[in-house]
Amino acid sequence: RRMFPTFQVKIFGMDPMADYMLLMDFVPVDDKRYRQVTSRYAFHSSSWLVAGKADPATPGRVHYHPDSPAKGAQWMKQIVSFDKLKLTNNLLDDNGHIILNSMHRYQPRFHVVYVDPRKDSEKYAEENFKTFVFEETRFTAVTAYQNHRITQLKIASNPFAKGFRDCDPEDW
Amino acid sequence: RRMFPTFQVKIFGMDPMADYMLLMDFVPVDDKRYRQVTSRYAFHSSSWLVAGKADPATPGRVHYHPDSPAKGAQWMKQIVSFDKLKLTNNLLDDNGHIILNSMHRYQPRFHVVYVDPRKDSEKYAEENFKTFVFEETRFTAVTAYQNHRITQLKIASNPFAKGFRDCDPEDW
DNA sequence: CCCTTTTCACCTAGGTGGTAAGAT
DNA sequence: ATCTTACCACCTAGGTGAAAAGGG
Repeated sequence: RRMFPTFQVKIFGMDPMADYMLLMDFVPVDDKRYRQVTSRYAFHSSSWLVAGKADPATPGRVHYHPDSPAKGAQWMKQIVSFDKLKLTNNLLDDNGHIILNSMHRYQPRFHVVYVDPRKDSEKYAEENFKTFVFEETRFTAVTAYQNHRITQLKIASNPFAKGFRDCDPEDW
Repeated sequence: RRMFPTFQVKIFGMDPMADYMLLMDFVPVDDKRYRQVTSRYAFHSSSWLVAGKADPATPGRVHYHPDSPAKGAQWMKQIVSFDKLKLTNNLLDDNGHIILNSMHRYQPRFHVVYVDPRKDSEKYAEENFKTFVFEETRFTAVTAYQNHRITQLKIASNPFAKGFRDCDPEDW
């Protein structure tokens, strides 16, 4: 399914006339698997326990922003939203979705690749990309929401979940 | 609304590595306005009468195939379908749709533009495009279908009209 | 009378969390 | 007990012709 909340960036400092590819990938934060703390009274509490060593990682896939390649001017003119990016726990996925292990922690990474027009551009591959990491975007992958406030946030903010709203999101 | 049937082309002979823009426009076939022949018994017959001189033509708009620009290899690898192209009779349209006069005859035209990488490419504009006209694609623009067989063809072949089918299109 | 516009039920296509059943 | 899967009603978004209403 789509990642929620959506990863969005505002970009500055590109060459407006040059082509760039924008992409994301996900790297494990640690080598652990997590589980929920259970309380007799709360459906799901807000804390996580380490539940052992991480499952084997899959070869990391990459998600290209579907507008890639595009000119710097195009990328900078508005916020770039990775709302088409989809996550799955299916190791055999053949839709090109990002494969993650459920109950593991991940760090999203954002990469900008300059499309070098030179014939021998492969030689300059190392200097033609830049990676950005925002630690505040770390998350635990799950198959079902473990936190009612995330569920409510999504119901309030995602138009596809309107069916579950019980008040106007403006009042929320 | 979308043009039906959709204009589709199979392309050969491009430079696989070069960029091309693909586009369509529509030119009047003649300077006439048409009307339906009415019979007491047939809802709409299959012939047209000249009903006078054409209405003033609008400045002709152009529809770029939304995948433009793309490499020759991409365009040649499968049939190119202009299924997003929309027609309107609204002279004030601001959705960029193709504006046509209803009850007038049109000739669709297909244009291939080579994206010249040279700095002074404007100088070569005349030699960098080629126009293709298929006379069998001429049609009369209408606001409502005038021919039951066209209606039935569309109901049978367009998935959005499934609600009007009364038998399996395989049996048709 | 003939054509155009508006509205509508009915589709396609696909993104939601809930829920019940399944798995470990 | 905890997590996963499959299915579902309910949405968004938008493409159909039919039919009723409108216009000259």
